[in-house]
Amino acid sequence: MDETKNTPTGQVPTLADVAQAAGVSTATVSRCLNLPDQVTEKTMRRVMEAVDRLGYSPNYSARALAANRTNTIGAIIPTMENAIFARGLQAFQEELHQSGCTLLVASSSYEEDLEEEQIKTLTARGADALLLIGYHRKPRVYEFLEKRKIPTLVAWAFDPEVSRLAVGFNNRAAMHELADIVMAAGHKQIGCISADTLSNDRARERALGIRDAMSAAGLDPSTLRMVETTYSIENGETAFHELMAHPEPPTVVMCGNDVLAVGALRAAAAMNLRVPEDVAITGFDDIELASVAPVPLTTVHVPHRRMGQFAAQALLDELNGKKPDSIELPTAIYRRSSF
Amino acid sequence: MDETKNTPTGQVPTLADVAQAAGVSTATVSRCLNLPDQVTEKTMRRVMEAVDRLGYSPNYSARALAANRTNTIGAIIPTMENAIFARGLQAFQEELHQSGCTLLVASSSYEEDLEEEQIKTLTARGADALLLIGYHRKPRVYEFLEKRKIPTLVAWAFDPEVSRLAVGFNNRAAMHELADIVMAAGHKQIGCISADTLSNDRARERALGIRDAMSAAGLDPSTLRMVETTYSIENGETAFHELMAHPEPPTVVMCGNDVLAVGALRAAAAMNLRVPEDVAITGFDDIELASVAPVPLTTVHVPHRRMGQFAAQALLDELNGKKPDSIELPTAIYRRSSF
DNA sequence: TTGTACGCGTTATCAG
DNA sequence: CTGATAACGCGTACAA
Repeated sequence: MDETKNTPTGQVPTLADVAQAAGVSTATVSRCLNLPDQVTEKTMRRVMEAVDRLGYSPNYSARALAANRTNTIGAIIPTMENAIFARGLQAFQEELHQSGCTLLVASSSYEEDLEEEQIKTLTARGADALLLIGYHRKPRVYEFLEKRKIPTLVAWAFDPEVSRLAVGFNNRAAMHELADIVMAAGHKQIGCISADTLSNDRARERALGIRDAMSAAGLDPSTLRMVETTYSIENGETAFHELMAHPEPPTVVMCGNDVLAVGALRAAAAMNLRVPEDVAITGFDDIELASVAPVPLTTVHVPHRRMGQFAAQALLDELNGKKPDSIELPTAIYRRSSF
Repeated sequence: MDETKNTPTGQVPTLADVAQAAGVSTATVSRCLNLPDQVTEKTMRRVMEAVDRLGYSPNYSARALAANRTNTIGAIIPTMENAIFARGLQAFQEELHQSGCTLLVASSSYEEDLEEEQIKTLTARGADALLLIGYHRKPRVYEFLEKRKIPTLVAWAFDPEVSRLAVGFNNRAAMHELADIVMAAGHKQIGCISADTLSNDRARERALGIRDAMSAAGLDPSTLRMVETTYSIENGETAFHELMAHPEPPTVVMCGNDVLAVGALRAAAAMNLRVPEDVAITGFDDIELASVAPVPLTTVHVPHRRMGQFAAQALLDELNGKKPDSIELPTAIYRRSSF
């Protein structure tokens, strides 16, 4: 007989086991764990001793059911394979962990319908709050979230016109700023390789930023030559070839993200084009790839980690009734060699 | 009065609400959702109609409590900022999603104690199974997992000597193979930049692989000059400088991963050393960085995505009582320019 | 095939 | 400060 453990079976100990072992009620044990200062120091000691001895740890499903709170926060991102999301999510998770919250992750693969499904799944799983990327989604999705009263935060984008809680940056303004510099250097034929602008509002805003700058500089924005493609180095290469096949090829190719830009870089090398002498190339995001690339990329630096941290804080505040404000994070142009 | 919805309040509808709306018992509704073929097609229709009408979705906490299964699988990785884990985890999540499982993510920051804490957290949260990276952890952790009967899988490593369920590759053998080729090219002074070998068994095995090869080639493994440092390009640079400061510097620097190797590459460039003429450099993992680097890296390719997929399958099988086998994935040497 | 009723492990209310 | 005890929403024997 093992006298050191009085859980009858080899089962996982429950609150009741601890209560019995400590000679108190389950209510008291629960209080020791959740409201430590409503309990005598003496009973606290007795209870904690029993907790340790039995190796008790609370069943979160039961707790969630009773308290109607899971201490779990969901994040739905396009894909973790994109370093910007991996990095931000890592910071997000670390921050949550400090507050005893756990992260539930789902990915949308940049597909609107899949995102909607994942939102339903994560809320059904009891996520107390949700981190979503960008603003773009069907109204019915927002309605669902509101009806369910799930605190939701939009990250990786910040639109001053929208009142929704967000922690991000102004994609349009950032790209506008970069385009200003590009045009100040005399470029007039501008090409753009972008992610899909239909369902990806960050991509859309970035492209608009270029057009804004063109207009401001007295150029016709409709002369912007755009190729849309999905996220990969190879697709960046293909798009670059397409752009340069034009009789009057662009003198600068502004890419919607660093990965596409690296593809462009590679294609340029294959075509024996010097960068930036023959054609300039710019990126966006400033992931590691940007600085390591054969021709270090001029790009827009985005503070992904801080974004993740702030997003976690905001959501946590919201859950504690603190009414957080949206946060616009600054971006910065990192001028390297590709332009 | 809203006749289309008979949930009394604006609350989230429950099984009971659906049952009432469909004029059946809660048991029947539950069956419709979980055991569809134990129910008449007619009642099924009635019930599903009510489900749709009320917008019902099950409360997973309650379900978990009652069924003692959460359909949630936990993964604890060092960090998502490391592309190898981000990629594998993405594939892992996609695979889980296909089977209706959700992913709970926690990170250990390469810290053994933090990993232990996260294991406790995720099991308390009711993870049905766990994905862990590498074999190295305290015996008490494995004991805990066994006592709790949590199916656990080790990934990113495969040791034929250990019977534990694993989906990974033989780090030691892979590095051995690369070292063989390096030495066949005549290198005798070998340097190594490695991650911490104390608590990181993948790093340890890779270093051992080099030593194995040295012994096999008649070289004294104790002449291997090792520098251990943590994961970052900057640390790779520092370590490279350290290695090359030696009076008889190595002619080849074998790095434990691509990120450190890129750091070495950068340091070499800063020292005006040509790669591979003056000093050869190798990596491990074959992340994007490896092929994009100024001097494309010779490295060991690892099928990270497939590893994630297979890991998910194995864990899912285990949960369904299918007794999966461990899987050793092949790696391949990708010979590029850095050696 | 369907319904009844109990139990899952906690939290929280209300007396004591 | 502490102890009963009723929810919480669902799964599942067992009975019909």
